[in-house]
Amino acid sequence: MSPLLYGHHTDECIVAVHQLNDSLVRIYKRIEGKATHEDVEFFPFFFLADASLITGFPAFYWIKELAGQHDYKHLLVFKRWNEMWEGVNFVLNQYNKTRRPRAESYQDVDSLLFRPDPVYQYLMQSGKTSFKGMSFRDLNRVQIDIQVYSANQRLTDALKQQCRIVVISMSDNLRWKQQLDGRKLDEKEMLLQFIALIQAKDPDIIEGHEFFSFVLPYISQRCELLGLDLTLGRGQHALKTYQKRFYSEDEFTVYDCPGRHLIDTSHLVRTYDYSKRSLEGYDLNHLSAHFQVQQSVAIPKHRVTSVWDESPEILLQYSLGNARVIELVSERLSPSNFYLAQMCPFGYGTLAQLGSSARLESLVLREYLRQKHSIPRPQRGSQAVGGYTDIFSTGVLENVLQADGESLYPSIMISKPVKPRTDTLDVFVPLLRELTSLRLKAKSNMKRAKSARSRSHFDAMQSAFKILINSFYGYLGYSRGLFNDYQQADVVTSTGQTILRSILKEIELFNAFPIEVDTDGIFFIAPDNIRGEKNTEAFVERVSKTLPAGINLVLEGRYKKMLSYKMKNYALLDESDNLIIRGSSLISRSMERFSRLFVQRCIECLLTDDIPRLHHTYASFTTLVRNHQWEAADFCRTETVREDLETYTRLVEHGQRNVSAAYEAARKAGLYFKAGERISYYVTGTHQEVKIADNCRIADEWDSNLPDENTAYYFGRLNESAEKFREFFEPEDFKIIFSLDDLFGFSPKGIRILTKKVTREKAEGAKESEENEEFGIWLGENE
DNA sequence: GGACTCCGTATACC
DNA sequence: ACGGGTATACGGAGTCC
Repeated sequence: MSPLLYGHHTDECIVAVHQLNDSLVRIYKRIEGKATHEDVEFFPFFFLADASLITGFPAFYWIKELAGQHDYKHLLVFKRWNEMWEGVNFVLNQYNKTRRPRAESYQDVDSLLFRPDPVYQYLMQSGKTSFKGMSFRDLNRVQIDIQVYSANQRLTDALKQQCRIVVISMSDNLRWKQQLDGRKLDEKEMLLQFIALIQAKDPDIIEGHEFFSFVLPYISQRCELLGLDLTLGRGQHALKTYQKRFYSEDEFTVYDCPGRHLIDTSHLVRTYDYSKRSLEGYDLNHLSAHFQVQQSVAIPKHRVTSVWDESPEILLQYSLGNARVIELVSERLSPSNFYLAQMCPFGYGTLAQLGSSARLESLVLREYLRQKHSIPRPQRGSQAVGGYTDIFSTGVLENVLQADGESLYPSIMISKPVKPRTDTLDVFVPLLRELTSLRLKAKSNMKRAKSARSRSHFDAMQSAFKILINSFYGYLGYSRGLFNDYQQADVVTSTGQTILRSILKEIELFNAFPIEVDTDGIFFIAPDNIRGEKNTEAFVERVSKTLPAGINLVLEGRYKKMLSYKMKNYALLDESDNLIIRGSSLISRSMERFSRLFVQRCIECLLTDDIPRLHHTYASFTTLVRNHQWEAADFCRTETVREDLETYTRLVEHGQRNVSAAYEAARKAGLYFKAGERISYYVTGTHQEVKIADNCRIADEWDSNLPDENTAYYFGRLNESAEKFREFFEPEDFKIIFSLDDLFGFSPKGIRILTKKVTREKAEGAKESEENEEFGIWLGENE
């Protein structure tokens, strides 16, 4: 097991670490199902750039001069956590004696490199990590769902007397379930039993949805109101909260459950959707649909109170169903974090909330600390080059192939190689090599696996490796990365561009026809004589052979039809007739649902060459709009608000912000909102050209008996969507298809879908030879 | 006052 | 607490004639 990747200590079965006092951490292990613990000494530390800032500090500390020439060249180690804080504050004061502007907190002291997380510090210095020798199923995970009685399900109601928790549902990963019923128990008794149940089950992990933003704050505020200690931690330790202020202004509450980990599935889902983009919403009702989890009913938030009044059994059932959804969502999304926790020196719950750069950096820092080497400071600047994107043809094309440079950026970093200039100990590239080879192994184990359980085990493992592998390039250009290096990031991207251009040239040489390229891959039509699975594979392989060592081109997809619209905007019809639509101008979530559906139908017609149906689609959508044959959900827009109501109103009054429709609609409806909430609104009025911020209402206010949406405006929106298809037809044909003038009946006769070559006025000729030269030099290096 | 450009924000691709 | 650059869409403000 690689110490670089997994830490230099081989201790197994650690399920949690927590700070017991100023000098001890308690380590919990779960061996053969039983939880045990031991207490060990740990030594708080931080890095310092300027040793004079600690001169004169009265308490005991060690100072170690680190090897190398990087900025953070002193390691300060303390015996006690409180003395470390005194050290930090001493440094802050010394700093403020001479530096301007004054540093408000340690975070502003650039001479200080410090992470005030005792678990992280202990794992860093010991080389231990969580979960070694365990599998995800060895953990005991409990899920919690609460339902609260209040007028509008707001967190701010948690302190009101007339509000209360009416249901607490719990489940675990071994199908245990338990429910506390607000009809039988008062709230205090419910909370006491809840705490007792957690202590009895003794889970390693507690999971919930909107856990940090709603469930835990609500529970802890009710406990405070009722005078209860919320002792959810191991060893009867209470749940701890503290306020964290980041570089931005807003504060938020961090929860720490001693000896356990807290997982918010809404965060898992957001991270998941960040790359998949397949979710319409993040609440549990959406999740049960998306992850195909059985859920008997779906109760919207604003209905909870009335459901409890009318039929409490239904709410009880719903809440238990929620706990089950949380369990299954976590089972799907958590395992990759589990395997990351075997590598990265963070508590599992902390890790789940971190970005990929912090994860990668923790591995590097652990090794620099182990070798007692100085640490560089982030470089200021920005990247100059990105990926190469281009489009060569628009229209509907047949027999399209997609070929990608396999893990292009990581492959470039390995084979060139590319590493931060500050990586004196040469950690990055070996780490990347190791991860790549382990990922290959995990993938081949996955293919050979006999059971579904074993397959998903290896799948989660390879995806943990993939997460780290894919963060190497982004890290180079990350402004806060200690080892960032913008020049090297540019080397990766410009090399990627060169490779992509060379792929383009090669396939053209073979008489293939390129459609579009983007960053690491290409859509193209194979030459006439290359048809069928075998031949196309061989063709891609032949092109791949022309690329530098370590760079592979692989066939990613084979499609019956492709609609090429604009760069990064296209649709594909695969061999099983699945339709895939990509690009913000074709499927954006900011489009109204009817526009999205209209565009989708039109694309279907275009890909199946069904012009009569295309015309019919336009006509029938026109009828829907004209006759109000729809629901608010079909034509409203949903936006995420960035500020709460007060902040918005203040900024607008001071002219620091423009008015915006979503805010105005909510304000007029008397609806309070917080930053980050999503608001759905629609456009009112009678003219197409209305100022939207003055003519909008909240979607919930729409009444099908008195429809007041702006028909002219929405008809205009339909026509705007139709405009996207103008370039696929001759002007007169477009006019016939997208109109209602059917006096003589609609006839598709003579109408043809146009395919156009995209012409650009770029003058690229001069650059070409230069790039080839660079390419040649690199080839030379590899031989 | 209408047509135009510019710019910030939102969303998406890789 | 936070990988990145490239691309399209859109509303609002400012600018020009």
